[in-house]
Amino acid sequence: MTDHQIIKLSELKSHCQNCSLYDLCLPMGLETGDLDRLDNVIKRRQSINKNNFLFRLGDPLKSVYAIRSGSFKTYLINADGNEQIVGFSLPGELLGMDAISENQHACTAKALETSSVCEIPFDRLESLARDIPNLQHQLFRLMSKEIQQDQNLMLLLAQMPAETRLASFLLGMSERLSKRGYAANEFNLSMSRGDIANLLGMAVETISRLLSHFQENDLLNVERKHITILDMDKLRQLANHSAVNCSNSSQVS
Amino acid sequence: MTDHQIIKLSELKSHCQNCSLYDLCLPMGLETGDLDRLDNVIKRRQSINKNNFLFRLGDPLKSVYAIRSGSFKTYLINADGNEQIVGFSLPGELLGMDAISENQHACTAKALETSSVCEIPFDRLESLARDIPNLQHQLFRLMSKEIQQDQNLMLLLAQMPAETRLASFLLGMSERLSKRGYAANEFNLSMSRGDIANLLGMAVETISRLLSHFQENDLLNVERKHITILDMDKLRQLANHSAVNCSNSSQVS
DNA sequence: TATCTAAATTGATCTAGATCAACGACTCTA
DNA sequence: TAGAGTCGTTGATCTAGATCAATTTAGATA
Repeated sequence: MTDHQIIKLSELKSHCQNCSLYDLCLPMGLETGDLDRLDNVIKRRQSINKNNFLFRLGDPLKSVYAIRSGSFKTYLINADGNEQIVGFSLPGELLGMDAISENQHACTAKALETSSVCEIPFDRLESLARDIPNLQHQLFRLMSKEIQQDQNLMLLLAQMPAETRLASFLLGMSERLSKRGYAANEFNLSMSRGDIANLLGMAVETISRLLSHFQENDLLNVERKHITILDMDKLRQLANHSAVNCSNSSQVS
Repeated sequence: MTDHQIIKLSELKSHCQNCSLYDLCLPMGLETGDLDRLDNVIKRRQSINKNNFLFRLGDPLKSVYAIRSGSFKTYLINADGNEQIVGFSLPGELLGMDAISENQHACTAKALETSSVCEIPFDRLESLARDIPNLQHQLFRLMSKEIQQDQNLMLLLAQMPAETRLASFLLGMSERLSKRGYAANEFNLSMSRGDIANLLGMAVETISRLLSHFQENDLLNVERKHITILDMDKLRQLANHSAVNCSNSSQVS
C-alpha cells in the first residue's frame, strides 16, 4: 500500500457521507450537494481524553459538536456548587445547542471516556441553514427533540419511584446503544453509579441496591459496568413502558 | 367617533409593532420590513376559554402560538394516564415548538383562564425564517432558552427539597409577571395548588402546608390565589438564589 | 339563596429512599 | 506489586414528605 493510497483512505473515512453515524447525525437526509457544503465547514477528529472538557459553563459559543466516538456527561452547577447532570451523550448526538440563547454555554460537557468529536463552527452552521432548507429544518427538529426528552426526564423525576427511574434509564441506554450497533441486551455503561444517581435524583446506594435487586430477580446480570438484560419484558414493565432518552443533547431520531 | 376610526384603531392594535408584548415575543428585534412580513402570516386574536385546549398530544403540527393574554398549562400523559405538567405559559411566550421533531404535538396545552393567542402557521414561519436571518436566529434562541429552562427545572426536581422548589417557583413567577407589567411582589396565580404540586413533583398537601408556613414566617401573604411577597430576600435565600422559569414554552428573554 | 362539587387546609400516620457507617474490590501510580 | 485513593456494595437507622382522613371554604348551578 502506498502513501498515496493511505491518504485517500483517511480522507474517505473522514467525510459525512462515509461516516457510520450518518443516519443518526446532523447530516441525515441531506442531498449530496448540500452534504458537501456542510462537510466543508466541519473540523474533524478532535480527540478528548477521559475527564477532559469539551466546553465549560460560561465558555463563549464558538462551535457545536457532533460526537464521533466515546461519550460525555453534561451538567449544571447549582448555587451550592454541586453538579446536576442533565444528560449523557452518545455518538451521533449534537452537543452545545444550549448555548445559543445567551451566546455562551449553559452547561459543562466532560468526556466519560476517550472520545472524538466533529467541531462545527456555529456561525457557519447558521448561515448554511439559511441556504439549505433541509438543514434548517433538521436543526429545528433536533432542538425540538431535545425539549421532548428533557420533558420526559422531568416526568420521571417528578412522579416515578426509584425502581421505575432506573429501569427506564437502562431501557433508554439499551435503545440508544442498539441504534449504534451494540447489542440491545448487553452493553457497557461508561458513567459511574454516582453519575447515574445524580441524573436520576437518587442516592448512589439506592442505585447499587436496585441493581443488586434486579440481578437477584434474574432481570439483569451486572458485572461492574457491564450490563446484560436477561428479561427485557419485565424490565419494560418496571419502567412503566417508558424508556427515557437521557441524552439531553440534540439528536435526529 | 365614526365607524371608520373604530376599524383603524382595532387594526392598529392587532399588529406586532403596536403590541405591548413586542419586546417579550417572537418579533423582538426584527427590523420594520421584516416585522411586516412576519405580521402578515400571523392569524390574530383566537380566543380560548378556561379549560379548553389550544392543542392536544398527538395533534398534527399546523401552527405555533404566541400567547397574547391569559395563561396555559402544558402537560404530558404518562403510561398510567396521569398528567405531568411541564410548564405554565404566560403572554409573549411561544407554544408548540415541541411538535417539530415528530410533526405532531408532544404535549397538551390547556387554558388556565380565558386566554387569547396569535396563531402562526409553522410552514410559513419556517420559510420566512430562511429569508430573515434574524428571525431564524430568534427561533434558535427561543428553543435554546427552553432547553435551558427545562434543565433548570430538572435540577430542582432532582436535588432540591420541597421548600426550595416552592420558593424557586414563586420567585420565577414573580420575575416573569413583573416583566409583563405586574408588580413583582403581588400577583395572582392562575393555576391550582394541585397544578403547582404536579409540576414540582410534590403532594398538594405539602404545597398547602408550605404556603401556610411561609405565611406564618411573614415571608408571604397568601389569600387563595393572590400572593403577596413580603420578604423577597428571605424568599431568595430559601430558593437557593435560583428562580425557576417554568414556562417550558419558548421565550425571548 | 340554598345546594353541590371541587379546591384547599390541617392533622395523624406511614414509608420510600436518604443518610450514616463499614467494608470490599478495582485501578492507578510509582 | 504495594499502597492509596476511588468506586461500589451492603447493612442499620432516620426523616422528609407522601398518604390517609377529616373539615373548611369557595365557586358553580339551579
